[in-house]
Amino acid sequence: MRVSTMALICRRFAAKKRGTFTQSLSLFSSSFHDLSHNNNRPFSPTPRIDFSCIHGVDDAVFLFREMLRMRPQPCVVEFNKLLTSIVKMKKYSVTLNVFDEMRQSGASVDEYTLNIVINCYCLLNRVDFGFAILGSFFKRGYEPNIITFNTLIKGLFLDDKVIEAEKLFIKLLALGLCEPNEATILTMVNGLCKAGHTLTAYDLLRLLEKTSFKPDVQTYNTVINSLCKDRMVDDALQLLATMIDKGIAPNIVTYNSMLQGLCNFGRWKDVKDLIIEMADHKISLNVFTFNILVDALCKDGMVKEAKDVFEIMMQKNVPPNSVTCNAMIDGYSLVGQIDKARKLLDSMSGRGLKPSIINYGRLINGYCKNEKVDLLKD
DNA sequence: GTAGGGTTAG
Repeated sequence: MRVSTMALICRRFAAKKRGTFTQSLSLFSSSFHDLSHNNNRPFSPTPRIDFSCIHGVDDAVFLFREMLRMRPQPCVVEFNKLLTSIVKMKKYSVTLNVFDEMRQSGASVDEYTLNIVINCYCLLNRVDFGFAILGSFFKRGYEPNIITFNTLIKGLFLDDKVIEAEKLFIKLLALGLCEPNEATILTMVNGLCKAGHTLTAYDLLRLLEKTSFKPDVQTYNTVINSLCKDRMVDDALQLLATMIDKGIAPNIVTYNSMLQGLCNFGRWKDVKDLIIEMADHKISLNVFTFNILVDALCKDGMVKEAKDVFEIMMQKNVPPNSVTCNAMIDGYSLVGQIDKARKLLDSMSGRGLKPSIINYGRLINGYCKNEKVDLLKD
């Protein structure tokens, strides 16, 4: 029902898209005009800030206070860079505090700043405050852009407000507030998948394929992965064929998701075919691919075959990692070859791998399963 | 490089 609403609007919107594009071009040219105008202002140097000294959040806050004291004050771009550096450290509350201080001290704020702030609220699961900031866009005479809306859509999904996210997306399309881009589509599709609405995401993707919006490889990957996780492996295979048909090249992530799905159902013939297809597309297997194979073989009790894959990894110069070792340890334990599991764990240091608590845990688990707990005393 | 999107293995 919801998707059919989207269908209607997508078609209508796709038909109008050319006009919108021209409009946005004219918007661009006006901002170029503004830029050149700014360049003609009397020369007044604003300090350039060196952000390379920031190694932690305290450095960032210290630098911020310095920036507030500077005369003339650094321009808003520098403040935005500073805020971004705090966001990158995932210190969203600190970013908001700094923003608050900026406002109180009258430092200048622009659309970029407001988008950064909305993003922080969204990441703190306070999309409601994000919408409040949207209000201050208008108050300050700024226009929210597609980044603003993408951020808010993501925020709604993070806050489990799936219906609201869909409504906002539909509003974007219907009212032509902003032209959705690939990020919008991925945000929608990813949000729907994460919320457990894989089929809605799938329908939306198939719908967008028919319009002038072109979902990218990441969007296909998200849906293929989600279909596999939801046991709809054949639909995922079909979608893989579709994307190739549409000229979107699958990448290693696409194939790894697909292989995981097939392995979960022991579809070894399909696994083999897919690996051949990967070779045809000149996509080499990476450590994820091999780990999926090793793990699946071990879980199916085919430890000998798993060990063969383990050897192939070394030949192919894709060294096994800690995850590979865990899979093998579990595999050996499953078939009662706990000594081989122990030997593998002992060999890890020689392979440049530091056995972790997880590796030991797996081995201990193996000993328990094999009722050899007394051997742990060694 | 001033702001937004993602994915795969234990």
